[in-house]
Amino acid sequence: MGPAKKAAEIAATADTPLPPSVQAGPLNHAIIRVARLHRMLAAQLLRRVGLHPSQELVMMQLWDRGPQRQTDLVRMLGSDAATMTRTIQRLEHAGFVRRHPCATDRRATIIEPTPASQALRHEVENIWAELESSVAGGLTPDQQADALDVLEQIEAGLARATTQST
Amino acid sequence: MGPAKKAAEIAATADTPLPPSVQAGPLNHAIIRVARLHRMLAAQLLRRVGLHPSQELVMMQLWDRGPQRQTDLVRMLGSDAATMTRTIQRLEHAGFVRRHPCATDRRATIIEPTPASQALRHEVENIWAELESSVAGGLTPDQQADALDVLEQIEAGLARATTQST
DNA sequence: TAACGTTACCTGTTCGAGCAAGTAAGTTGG
DNA sequence: CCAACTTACTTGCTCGAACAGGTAACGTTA
Repeated sequence: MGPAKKAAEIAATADTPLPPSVQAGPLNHAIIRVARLHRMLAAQLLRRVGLHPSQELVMMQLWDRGPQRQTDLVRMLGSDAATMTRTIQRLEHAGFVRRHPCATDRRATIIEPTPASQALRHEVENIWAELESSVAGGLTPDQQADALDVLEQIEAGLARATTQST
Repeated sequence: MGPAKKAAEIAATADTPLPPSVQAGPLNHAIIRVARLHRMLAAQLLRRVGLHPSQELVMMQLWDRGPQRQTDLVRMLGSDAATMTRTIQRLEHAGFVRRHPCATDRRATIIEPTPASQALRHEVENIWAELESSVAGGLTPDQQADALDVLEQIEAGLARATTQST
């Protein structure tokens, strides 16, 4: 009952008297707390199937789109090439993924979900659905649409800022 | 121009045809993307003052509330004791923090912001404000209030789920 | 006082994430 | 054809995050 207790504490700290810096960036803090809780819950659920957060994104990508080059995975998931290398190595070692050289481009490696990984697929989809309902659970469909809209606008603002400060 | 290019790619992938699994959890994906962009932008801004993401939270806590025991920092930031130990070690090594034993409880360590760290304070506050405006920039005050409300409801849902599955 | 459980902190280890630097294989221009 | 990019991937490093395990200092109770 480690994580559960911790989450309760996080929630509890939300209504302590707000000091200046905390008060200054309410959306920043909200984003950070949501991100942490979301990741924590995902980790908790994924551990039951032997995956670490982010590995499930790679697997879902492979299940959805089939065998791909490593670069494609990096581009689709917006992640780092170095990180992807090691994540793939671990997934390969765990038996969920297989690698073979690309025939037409000898620099590239094709990543392929193993038949064994198909057993995970439904479990991961269930976990994903459980996560989604934890997020959206207390919201009406209208509110869910609002939430998605809000998140997309925030994303757009962040993407703009990241692009500008080049 | 590494991070900037990457962010643009992430934004670009948002409107590719949606495969089943991705389509299944729209809020999950939105949260993950927002969290990543937010963290990435924070890291980018914080690097200019020599801090890593999360270290600024510790420093702000210290600036706001003054010297505290390590446990207090852990509790307030909802983080892990082990993580806090090493973060403090790095902040100490960087000269932003000082540690001395607690007089009344010899197990505890009091963490104190150094005078040198005060030079950082305004810069960190500026960074925090810049982050907040990147998040809220394109939103009207009404929309910002909506966004905060949405995030808090999502947080509540996640906290509930994390607590339940003990 | 002595035993027991709790608290505060530290260390080891495994992850993802990101930067830097390096290699090998493609591609392009002279 | 060959030199100069560019791309695909790998490795080394430093971070935060989380779990497990360990030690020393409390607190309580028998």
